[in-house]
Amino acid sequence: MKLSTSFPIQDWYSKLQNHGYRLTETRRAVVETIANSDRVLDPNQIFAISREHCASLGLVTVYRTLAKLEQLSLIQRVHQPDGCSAYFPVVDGHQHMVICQDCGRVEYFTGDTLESLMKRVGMESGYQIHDHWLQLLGKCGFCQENSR
Amino acid sequence: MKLSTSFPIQDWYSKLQNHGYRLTETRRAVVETIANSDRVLDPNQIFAISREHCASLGLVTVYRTLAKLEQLSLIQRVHQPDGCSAYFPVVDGHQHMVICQDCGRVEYFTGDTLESLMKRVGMESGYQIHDHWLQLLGKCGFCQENSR
DNA sequence: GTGATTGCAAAGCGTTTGCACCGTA
DNA sequence: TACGGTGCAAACGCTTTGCAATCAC
Repeated sequence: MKLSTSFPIQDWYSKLQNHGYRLTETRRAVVETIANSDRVLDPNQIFAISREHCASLGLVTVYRTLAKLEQLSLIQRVHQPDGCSAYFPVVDGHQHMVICQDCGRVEYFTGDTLESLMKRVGMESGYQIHDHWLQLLGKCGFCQENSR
Repeated sequence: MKLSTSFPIQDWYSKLQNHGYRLTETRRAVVETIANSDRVLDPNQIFAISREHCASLGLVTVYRTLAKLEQLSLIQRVHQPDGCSAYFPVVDGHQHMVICQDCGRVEYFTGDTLESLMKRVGMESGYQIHDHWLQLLGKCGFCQENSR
């Protein structure tokens, strides 16, 4: 399984510019923080990390940048038992996630078997299925090691 | 597929009493509202509906009752794209949900194929999988009909 | 230069807490 | 009677908005 590491930041910048958004120092700091993270981050964490590279950054800018990135489908909100304000980059092909509940690390996996299941449920329930979420919660290898 | 309708309220009352909680008029109103609903409801909706049967009810009591019911695993928080503050009764056997994004109606289905998938992902990623969420989002038969 | 972007302060919103009174068991 | 439950008002934390100054293009 491929480790989720960094995403091509240049693509993020291009997409932002193609939509009329400007590349400022503060925005770069926020984008880099998220794109380079291998774990889910909430606004405050993003703020704290980004601020190390751009001292003048305000929390408000983090929120505004998150809104733009989400709108461009570069990031997605991640739902967890203790809240749903964390974010993580979107990968192509709409794969599914395993999230470490200790450190927030994320891995992706494919769920080929889901297609038939969704079709079956749609038939039996009479619902038109628009979207689906499959998410596994657990403890990653590093955190298993650390808690010994 | 079985339509999710009402849940045996007496069981809810028993469980509350067995845990040292008292049955007041306000609490009954809140419990009945949730147990009799076939769709997800947020605190304000629960408040509005329950208040019809108990005019003195305050929103604070709704929150406090929700906390107790969730702690007793009688209800669960439901996560949706536009927020995660809605609740729905828990059914035995940890089945999965299809939620109508128009009206909030819920149907349950079983996901037998998931066991092997989770085992596979656990092996390949090195994660200890503790929990999983599978949730389908769509439009129920009633809402399809109404939007014609 | 134009218009997007910024930080600050303030407003907004959903949720929780402190408290004195009330009601169940 | 004892103690859990209640509503109200206030506090709280997270998120959004108004505004004048700033900066990318």
